[in-house]
Amino acid sequence: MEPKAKRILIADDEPDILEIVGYNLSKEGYEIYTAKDGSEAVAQAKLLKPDLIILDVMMPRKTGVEVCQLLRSLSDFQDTLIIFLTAMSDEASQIKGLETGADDYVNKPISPKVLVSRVNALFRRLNKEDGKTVNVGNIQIDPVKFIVAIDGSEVILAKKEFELLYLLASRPGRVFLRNEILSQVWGSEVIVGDRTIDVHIRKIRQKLNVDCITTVKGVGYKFEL
Amino acid sequence: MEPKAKRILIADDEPDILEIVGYNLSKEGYEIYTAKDGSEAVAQAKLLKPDLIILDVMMPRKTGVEVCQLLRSLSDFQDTLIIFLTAMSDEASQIKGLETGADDYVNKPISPKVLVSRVNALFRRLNKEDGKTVNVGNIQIDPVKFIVAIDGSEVILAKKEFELLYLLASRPGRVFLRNEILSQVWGSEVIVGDRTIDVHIRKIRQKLNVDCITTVKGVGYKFEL
DNA sequence: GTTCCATCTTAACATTAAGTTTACACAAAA
DNA sequence: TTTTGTGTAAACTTAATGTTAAGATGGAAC
Repeated sequence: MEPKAKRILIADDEPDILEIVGYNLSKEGYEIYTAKDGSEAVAQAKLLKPDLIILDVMMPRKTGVEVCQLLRSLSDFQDTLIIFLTAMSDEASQIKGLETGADDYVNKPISPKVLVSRVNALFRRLNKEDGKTVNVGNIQIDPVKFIVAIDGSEVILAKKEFELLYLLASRPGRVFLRNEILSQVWGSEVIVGDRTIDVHIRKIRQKLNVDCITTVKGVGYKFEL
Repeated sequence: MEPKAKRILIADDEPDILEIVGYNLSKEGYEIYTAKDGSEAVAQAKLLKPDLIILDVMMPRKTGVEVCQLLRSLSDFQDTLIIFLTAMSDEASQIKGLETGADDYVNKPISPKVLVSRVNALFRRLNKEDGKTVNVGNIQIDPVKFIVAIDGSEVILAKKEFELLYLLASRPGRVFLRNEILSQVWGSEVIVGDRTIDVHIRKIRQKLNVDCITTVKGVGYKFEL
């Protein structure tokens, strides 16, 4: 029934926190690993490939944010869940955390109950195969928040534009035929004219203002930085 | 993996039903207990304090309705979830069931899939009520006191308005699809018209008088300052 | 029971944004 | 040069949401 115990890596410089959080999560059946600073967290993460990483924002030798950015730039950690522990309860830092590619954040002081339920919720969401955030270079595409961010600054795309970009960006470098795009984004029954795709591509290019969609004449389009 | 396995008591006089329902729910990670008539159900309930009780309406030695009424009169069972299984699909009996204090009902013949999803939905709804105050920017939402405050000054919202706002604000930035909103706020069984959500959104915007709910056309709404 | 009141829902219509098509420009290949 | 495929702006169409007001419902006060 239990697929296999999920691995959780917890990084915090306060031993008390490691212990209490670790205890509560292992009680839930998770496999717990710990790290006491940012560098150790990165090393452990690479070694263990955990399913979820809980990062304190304020840590010696790399902050949680730095760890997160570093890991997210590696292909192995695109899908790894990341939760920030933060003492800063103000919105600015919360948003910054999530923009960095975290999946959730929990404010200190920590209630073990809250943290556990957030962790469970994240795994539940994952199982539902919710759309995953796509991270390519300095572009981040978050289907949960319906946001595209370039270097942290948001760009607002309409639904079709977003879906189209998400499709292309989900497999960078791969060329998508016009047919494929149509059936994926518009649905196989819908019939639209030839220029419709072009127009949407143009709008994305315009809004992103970054040269990331390449035309492959006679074939289709691909996402590429 | 779940906080702790939820206990479910199933009461039905048909062994087949007990078995198939029990099997499907235990597969979901619930702890299953069974009773084969009304009196046994009451006894088991008092003993086990289950989180959810599934009651067949037609049972020997106390009908499901009687069991429900009896338990609801005890302080220990105010918060226990109760689902009726009923062969009577007519509206009258359904309404009567809910008035008695049941949280949901499922018509026979039972589709295990439907039942499981109803059960999950109920627990989800319950978890939502683990009521933690949401604090975003200058807005404070307290689900226990049922109060919304902006910069300390209270705003009075009606129930649905409150639940809707609470849902959105509990995950700032995340887009909630209309479907999600419906099933979380209205419940998965209820069917309401298309404009209902909009109207409630409008009222919230009006009352809060703060631009914090963003429309994502074709997708849903999100809370954002 | 009747009245009153707030909430919730619906219906009808207005408004806006999104999506599509048109028409033509342009560029590269044949 | 002609052909083919794509880029682009603007006009147009459609779909989604906003808005208002009018029932429906149910509980509380009288």
